[in-house]
Amino acid sequence: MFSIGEFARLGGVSVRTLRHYDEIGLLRPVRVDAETGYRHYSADQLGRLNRIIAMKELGLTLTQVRQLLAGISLDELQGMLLLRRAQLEQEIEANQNQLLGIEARLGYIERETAMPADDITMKNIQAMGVVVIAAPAPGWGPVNIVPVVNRARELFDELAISAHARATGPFMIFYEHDQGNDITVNLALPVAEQPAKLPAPVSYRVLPEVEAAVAVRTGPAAGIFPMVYQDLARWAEAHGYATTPPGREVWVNEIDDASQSAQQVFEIQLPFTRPGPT
Amino acid sequence: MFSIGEFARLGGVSVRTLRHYDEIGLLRPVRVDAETGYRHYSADQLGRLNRIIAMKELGLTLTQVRQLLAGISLDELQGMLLLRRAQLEQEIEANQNQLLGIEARLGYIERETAMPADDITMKNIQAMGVVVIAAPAPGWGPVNIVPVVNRARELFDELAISAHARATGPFMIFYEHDQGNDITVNLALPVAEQPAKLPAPVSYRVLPEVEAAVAVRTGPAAGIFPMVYQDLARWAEAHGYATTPPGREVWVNEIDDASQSAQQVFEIQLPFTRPGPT
DNA sequence: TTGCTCCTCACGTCACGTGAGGTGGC
DNA sequence: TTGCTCCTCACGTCACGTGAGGTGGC
Repeated sequence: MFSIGEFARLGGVSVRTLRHYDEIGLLRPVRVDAETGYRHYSADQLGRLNRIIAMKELGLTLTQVRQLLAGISLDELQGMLLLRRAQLEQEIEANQNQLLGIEARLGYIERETAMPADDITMKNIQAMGVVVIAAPAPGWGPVNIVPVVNRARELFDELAISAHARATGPFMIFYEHDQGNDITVNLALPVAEQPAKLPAPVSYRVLPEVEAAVAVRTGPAAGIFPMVYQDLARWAEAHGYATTPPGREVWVNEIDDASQSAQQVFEIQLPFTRPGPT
Repeated sequence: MFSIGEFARLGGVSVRTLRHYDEIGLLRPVRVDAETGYRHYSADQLGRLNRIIAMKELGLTLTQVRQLLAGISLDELQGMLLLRRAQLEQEIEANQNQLLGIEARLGYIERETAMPADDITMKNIQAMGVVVIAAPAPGWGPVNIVPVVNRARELFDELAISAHARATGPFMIFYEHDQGNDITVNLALPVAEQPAKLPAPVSYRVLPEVEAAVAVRTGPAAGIFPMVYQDLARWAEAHGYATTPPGREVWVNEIDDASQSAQQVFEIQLPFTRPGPT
């Protein structure tokens, strides 16, 4: 018979731990003095304590350990272990992803480079229906894109599209460029469902669900693009993802006129794919 | 200006999360209606929210994120990231160790083998001073060892060693075998400090700190040894450790006579070393 | 009498999830 | 009037660590 202190030393655990195991019924002392409440453990119980510790070292919860010690079938045990293995594999992967992010940032500091990645996030973007006005642009860069977008916005208002369909999110832009140098700028408004009829040249499309690297930047377009795409691409590269342009640009807020463009907030999304398990 | 629900959707977080960030002062709404308590967020704040999320994805705590956003020096930032990297590396290693344990046990189930490892634990055993009686044994196995140990126990009692030194733990045995077939059995009693004088053939020694695989088994010695050493060795092997015999055997409890040997509890310790980082 | 060990509450941990119970605008 | 969104408590999570405040045997 050992006192709780002796037994704790033998088992290499804290006294508090033994009290906890008593409390939850995982390891009850063989005897508790009715008068003083002192707990007494037998040498024999050290085996059970050791088993508890061994199972905890596998990362099982105390609830699982209790089930195990209660005498479980081999199938149930296997199921429990398989579950834990799956959890562990996920945790390891998540940790390694975090490590990649940390390493990338440490790298920027060592190279004394400005850190472009401090506001870049991974996001799942749900599939969504949008109403779209497409327009050709003469080239990349804000100089070429902004006027086209502005004209599309005016057209949207003139046609009173908002009356035809309930918007479920803010305006966004996405691009398409086929073979050749043609660039198509698409001004899109997410809607709950396909509108019954739409005036030309407005059309309805469904954008697929994507996983994307996301940054939120504030300011006039010329100060943001195309830098932000480089930042997003580098972030994805550091995490081992392959980007799949074109990106999407969401106007988070509506500003009244161009003079306030310094307050314009963009969310820029660059889709990527994860490397296959091959 | 967005309501909390809209802002949560934009940021891809829960409403509760935003309330939490408000509560801890990490992200305060730009405006709170004095009458209704409604929170209002600006588009501009989406940048800060994104930064918070990006830092959380690195596994930083909200306290660390707050410090970061409060504008920290580059050195402090680097320190924070280095700390987190060290943590992550440890976590990954711990998880991979757990995974090894899980895999080993799944292997036993698949091969339909009895599981020898369900009570084996890793332990750091502190260095300790012991008083020792050494005696030669004719060979391995309980048949050879037990009588030698019994005689040593009697000698201990006859010499009244316990009067010379305060014991700090139960009796234990450890072995030595030099070149040749000579086996030395050492019966040892841990003591707080080196006794002033000891009657021959008792000597004082200091056992080094070791890391060991540990099992607790109950029953007569013949039913436990040498099986337990095989189990311990297999456990160490599965975890990638190299064992460094000889082991130590601790008599956890004192039994009165041989007839109760079925209640004898042994803790068997097999030291090992971890593979170097080479 | 001073230490040492034991006891029972009970709060704190970390970042929210999840009701309970109630209010205000379409 | 019914939904929907918003609000404020406040408990629960997991396995203990850490006091606070008190008792009993050497």
